[in-house]
Amino acid sequence: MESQVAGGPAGPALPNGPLLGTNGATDDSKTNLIVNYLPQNMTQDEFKSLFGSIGDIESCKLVRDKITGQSLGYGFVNYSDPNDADKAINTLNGLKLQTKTIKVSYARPSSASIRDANLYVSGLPKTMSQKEMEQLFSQYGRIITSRILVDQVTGVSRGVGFIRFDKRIEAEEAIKGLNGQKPLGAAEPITVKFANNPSQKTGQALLTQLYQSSARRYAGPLHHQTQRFRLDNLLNMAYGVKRFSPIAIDGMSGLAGVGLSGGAAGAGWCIFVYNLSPEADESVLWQLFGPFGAVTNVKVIRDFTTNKCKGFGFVTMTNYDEAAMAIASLNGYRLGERVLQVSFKTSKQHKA
DNA sequence: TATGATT
Repeated sequence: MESQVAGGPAGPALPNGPLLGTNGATDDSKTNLIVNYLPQNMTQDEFKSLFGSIGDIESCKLVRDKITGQSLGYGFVNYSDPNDADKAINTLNGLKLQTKTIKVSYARPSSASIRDANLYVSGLPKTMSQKEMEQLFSQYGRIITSRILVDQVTGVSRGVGFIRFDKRIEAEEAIKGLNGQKPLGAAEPITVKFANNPSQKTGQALLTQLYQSSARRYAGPLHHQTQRFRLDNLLNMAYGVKRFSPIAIDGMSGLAGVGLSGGAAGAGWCIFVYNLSPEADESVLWQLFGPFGAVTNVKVIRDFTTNKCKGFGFVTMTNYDEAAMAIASLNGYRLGERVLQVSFKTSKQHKA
């Protein structure tokens, strides 16, 4: 695992000058750090206290998936004092936390030109090292990070890697120049394309992630029946197994009038979602529930004056079994720092 | 902190 910014071994002149320390760099360039390879389970609080132990922090942010709230494994720290930023790099870069070795380096200024500059490379010769891969790509620009994935058991290269360039245009040039080309002495051509970015995850990928997080939450023995139910169904969904959920039989009889909303336009099963953040919006509900089946309506309930979410919302799903699956899967699901409570909406009306 | 409807 690399422990500093990979500049690439002495390559040709870079098309773009260094970003830091020149052309009127602001103070930010000396106080703002990016932290990579954080353990997946590290929280914002833990992140803050680790870097706060070095010195006063102006701001810090553990970056999380917008939809699931899962940590993306990196974050930013902005110190008040440039000396503390320097100290953080010297003392925390390379620190081993659980299975990860964290990387602490100065953050490049945020700009559109550095976005989407990460490449996915496959078909690499299994013998090619990270350094050799960097040599191959460095002719197209400044490499920020690189990685070759290895088999977890044998440690042998999987022939797949990632290259992040400083600039998107550099990445584009590398695709043009290297995609479909055979590296010197290689038998097969390599494939070079833009890496998927985590925000455009498919429903299947989201489900897999939900399953993984559920499995982690219930790492212990599964005594409780609802837990077993939840995991079984997530497994079934993840692998596309046809199932006939027991709760779809048991559940129906006990649910007279609950959740099923009337009216031709609004027909469907109404689900109550509690513990949304004040910033929650409709898109979060669409994206959380969409993977489970047909969603016809979502609504975040907001305070009329502040326009902030009041902590709950509603989702209408067409099919009972999909709604039950969504509830079983998402109830208790951690969205960011919050644990959602999800159930069929109960009706308060119809008392007389 | 807990079941809408400012369409």
